[in-house]
Amino acid sequence: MLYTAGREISHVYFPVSGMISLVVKMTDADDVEATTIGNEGLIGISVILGVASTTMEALCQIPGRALRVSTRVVLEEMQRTASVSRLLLRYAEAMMVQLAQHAACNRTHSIEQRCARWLLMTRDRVANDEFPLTQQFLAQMLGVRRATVTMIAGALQKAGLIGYSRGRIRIVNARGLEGVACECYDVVRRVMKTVIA
Amino acid sequence: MLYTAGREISHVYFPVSGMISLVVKMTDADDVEATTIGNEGLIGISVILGVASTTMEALCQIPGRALRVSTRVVLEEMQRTASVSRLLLRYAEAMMVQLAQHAACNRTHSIEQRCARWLLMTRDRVANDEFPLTQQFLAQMLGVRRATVTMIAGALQKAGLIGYSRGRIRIVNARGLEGVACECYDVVRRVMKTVIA
DNA sequence: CCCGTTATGTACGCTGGCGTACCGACGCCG
DNA sequence: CGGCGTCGGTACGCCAGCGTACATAACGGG
Repeated sequence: MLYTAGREISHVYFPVSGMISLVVKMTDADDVEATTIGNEGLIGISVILGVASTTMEALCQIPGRALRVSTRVVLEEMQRTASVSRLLLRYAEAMMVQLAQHAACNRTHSIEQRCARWLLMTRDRVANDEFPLTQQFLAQMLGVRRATVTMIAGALQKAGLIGYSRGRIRIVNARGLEGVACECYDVVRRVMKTVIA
Repeated sequence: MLYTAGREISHVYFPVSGMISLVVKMTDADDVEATTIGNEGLIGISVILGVASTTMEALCQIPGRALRVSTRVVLEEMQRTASVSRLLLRYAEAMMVQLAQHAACNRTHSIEQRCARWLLMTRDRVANDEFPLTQQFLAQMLGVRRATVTMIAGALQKAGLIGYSRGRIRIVNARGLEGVACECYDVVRRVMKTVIA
């Protein structure tokens, strides 16, 4: 766990590999993943926007490495270099679009679609077709029952799109998986590209 | 309609009264409301973050007045006055939290909870216990069937929490409604207060 | 005052996903 | 090699909310 909800942020993290989730804590329900971040982004966007604490939790989901920069240094660098500041703010914008899309996605798309999307995004984040992931875990990320994940994963495997066994998953046919996933995958990817290109 | 998805943003709007929705356009489903904005906020946050166009639609839902400032002037003012810049960026942070909470809310809370929340938020936005709103309309905002809204509204009315007739709704017992609403109402309100206070 | 229009109420069958529970299979470690 | 913990598969009953359709009620213009 990198950030606990409500705590001060002392460092900003720039993931190099692995994947981190931003999680919204709920008191009246299970926690929900708001978005995931990989080597394309950073953890601690609040700092960039001038707020020193976070309301969300940041959890490392797939182990990896990250650059860890102190809040003070980040802010100083933003002051000093306009292009840095500009880029970080544009990333904040991309993040907002991503969150909004996620909200819409949660409202309208089936679990199968969202599951496929999650797998594709994670693949991009870790830049690898194979990564450690149990169904139990994926269920938590999607906010659904493990049993539901089992059924969907079984279907995807039967269709030859993915393979998995005992906590390791492998994307076999990414193209096919895109067909199953909702449009949100594409939308978010495109925004990321255009906004922080 | 203030903004169309993908278009350039020429002006930023600061609502004084009324309410505006940010809407995510979906090609494979109905559009979904990502959040609402009233006199506490502004439309065109992308501009503040240095991106000239928007991916979302901004729709005026409850008529009202707003201050309309050209993009150029906003950017110049941010350059000139650090405190303005600081405030606007903090508002962007609040917005992000709100969007994330909305995503989580869509995933976990019942329609009745979200409906109550929406009514309370709208009441705050328009600063009035009564406002124009048909069930058809509310259904679209929540992304559900009108029939479902009818049932819920009927229950809330029977419980003496709201009153309505032919397109006008009135919040009778806000406290009681808070009891029905999910925690997201409080969470978002508190964040708004602390972040942009 | 009547009629069309808009807003609300109600019904019926359906299904995606839930909660729970139990079982088999694999793999690691003693 | 045997036992236990982790992981995945399957079943059953349940219900919130959906799609659709039709019925009533208020309002507003001619």
